[in-house]
Amino acid sequence: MSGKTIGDQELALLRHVAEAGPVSVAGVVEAFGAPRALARSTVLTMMERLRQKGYLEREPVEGVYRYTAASSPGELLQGAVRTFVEKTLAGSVSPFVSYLTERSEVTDEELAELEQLVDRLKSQRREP
Amino acid sequence: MSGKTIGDQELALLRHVAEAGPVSVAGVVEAFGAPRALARSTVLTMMERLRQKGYLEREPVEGVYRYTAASSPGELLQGAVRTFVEKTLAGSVSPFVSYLTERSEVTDEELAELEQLVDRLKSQRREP
DNA sequence: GGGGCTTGACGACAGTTGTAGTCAGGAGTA
DNA sequence: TACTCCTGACTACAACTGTCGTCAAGCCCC
Repeated sequence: MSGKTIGDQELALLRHVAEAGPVSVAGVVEAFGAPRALARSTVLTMMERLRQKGYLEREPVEGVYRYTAASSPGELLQGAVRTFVEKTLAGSVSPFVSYLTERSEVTDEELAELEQLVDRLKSQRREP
Repeated sequence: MSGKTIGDQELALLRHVAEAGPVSVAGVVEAFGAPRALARSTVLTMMERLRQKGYLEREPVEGVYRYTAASSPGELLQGAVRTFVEKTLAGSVSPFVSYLTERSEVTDEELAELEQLVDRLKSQRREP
């Protein structure tokens, strides 16, 4: 579904919409634009671009458009990670692991996830 | 040392130089540009931009410049990962873990690294 | 000495992103 | 009716990236 590239700010906005559910431009301006000191037109432009790229969908509700993300927040982030790993890290995950090793602050949840991940991978290894 | 942004292709080139050690432009054109069908001037421009951003250094050797990366390949990638995690993932590592979970192909080395990482984190937890 | 390469420096151009101003139309409201 | 406010479409512009073409200076070989 959408091979188009996406910028950082755009992704942030997209994520906001994905999490905030169906919203109007005014809502996004207030919740996303205002804290970042973005002009209304800036938000509007970004949303329009995201829509043209297929990441956002909209539907008129009582004269005003209501926007929704085409994919779920999880899919979005995972897509971003995939692109990053493939394009920037050339498919290798090691740099990421090194990063984690350096960065000593990992939340308990994250550690649990990691542990679970390792377990799963190890068992997959044994019984293919 | 260098807060300047860097593009994907630029990073790829930088990585090449970091790994290939001191090289001349001609060498980079041959080893990096040719496989990608990049014109000599393209490579030259990118290297010059990288140099201006402080990622590359050069030194004249017998009339021709010899380029070296300012940081090691490892540092480079780690920096890229850090930027990505902070800017795109807003500091959360979970999406990365989810990605790894989905992607079933992880090399033995990577799995070992991960396992080691988990062990280390867990022991850090116990004895702060 | 002239022709032919190599090397670096410049200038250029299109596409993407981030940011914003402005304008026209519809909905209210005084 | 005239004024005001909200909404959405357009246009604009500067940075940054990715790609090149071209030009001047040097070097080598015939």
